[in-house]
Amino acid sequence: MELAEAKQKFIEAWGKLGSEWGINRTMAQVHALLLISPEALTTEEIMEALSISRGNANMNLRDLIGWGLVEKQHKAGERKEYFFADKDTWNIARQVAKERKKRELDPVLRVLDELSKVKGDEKDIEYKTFNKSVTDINKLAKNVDKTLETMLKAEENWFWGSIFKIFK
Amino acid sequence: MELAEAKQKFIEAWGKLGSEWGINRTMAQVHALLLISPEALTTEEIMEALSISRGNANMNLRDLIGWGLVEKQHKAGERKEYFFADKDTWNIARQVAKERKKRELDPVLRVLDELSKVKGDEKDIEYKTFNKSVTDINKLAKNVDKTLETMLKAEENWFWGSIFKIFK
DNA sequence: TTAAACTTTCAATAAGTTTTGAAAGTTTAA
DNA sequence: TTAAACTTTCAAAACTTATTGAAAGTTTAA
Repeated sequence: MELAEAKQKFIEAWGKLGSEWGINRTMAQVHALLLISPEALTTEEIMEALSISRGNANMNLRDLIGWGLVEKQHKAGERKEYFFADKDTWNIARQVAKERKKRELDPVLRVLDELSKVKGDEKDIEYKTFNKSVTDINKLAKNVDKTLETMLKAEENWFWGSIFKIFK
Repeated sequence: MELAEAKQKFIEAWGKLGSEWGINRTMAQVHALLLISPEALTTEEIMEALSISRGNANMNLRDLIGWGLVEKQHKAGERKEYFFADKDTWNIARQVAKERKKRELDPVLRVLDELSKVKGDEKDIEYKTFNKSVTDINKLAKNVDKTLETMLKAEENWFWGSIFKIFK
């Protein structure tokens, strides 16, 4: 396979995976493009490479910066802004985990805690079923939360090393 | 808070979380409704509880069965079909992990394996950057894959027990 | 200042996804 | 058989999300 074709496939695969996980396809594609690009790119170059409009490119770059996955760079003597992606896979994974935890898991944990506290008649099967499901899910969500917390603090080697020690 | 209100909140929160993670909001809501329902429900009752059409209810129930999260039940002497959700949180988590692995991770792993094999000039910085990003991501994805495999086989207590032994 | 170079915004539009509901299909019991 | 009870399908409509591109905003250098 040609390098050019391979790059295209990578960008497509990353975009598809993103959209399956609730991340804007174009944002994932811009990220993919920057991941395989040795140099920082301009908005112009990104528009060209992905055939997208200026507004779209700008908005998704902003979002990627918001996710902590991409940084602006300035080159001496140049007006243009350049964009560069952190290429460290472990940093990327942690950054994504951190943002999604903050945006999605934390709010849901707050609701589950609140719902766990709802009191009712222990004889009422409707109440009992509700309460059991909610508290069970709350426990699982808290476990996930703790694991993510640990992951956010961890060094890559330590983290996977520990996981694999368990898993033989 | 009233039980009725709490149920409503749970259904909404579950639906919102689902849609943020690329799962049809209504499907997640139907699942939530069944999770807190002590008895199996008919299509009719689900339509009523969530104010959705017959077609929509039917389609999402089909999908939930496809995800292995819901089962059809037949009651003696009744024509109607009843639907019932597995309430075991660990089973739910494993089932979702299993399906998403199959539908999303496995295909992406195949692409990454293929792209990892692309040969090129080691002096070409374009090639080197592409290759490093792809092989790094491939390694991470394989770690995730192995961890999921283990999780799919594991007993709940064993799994979380082991995880927390590490994470103190 | 000014104006060129560049970035951001946002209303309009396009694209994608979900939902509806009526028609077609299936099953059951008499 | 038949017809009532129920389930499934699917084209059209509604809704949601993403994209465009031109106008407005900002920065820089002369």
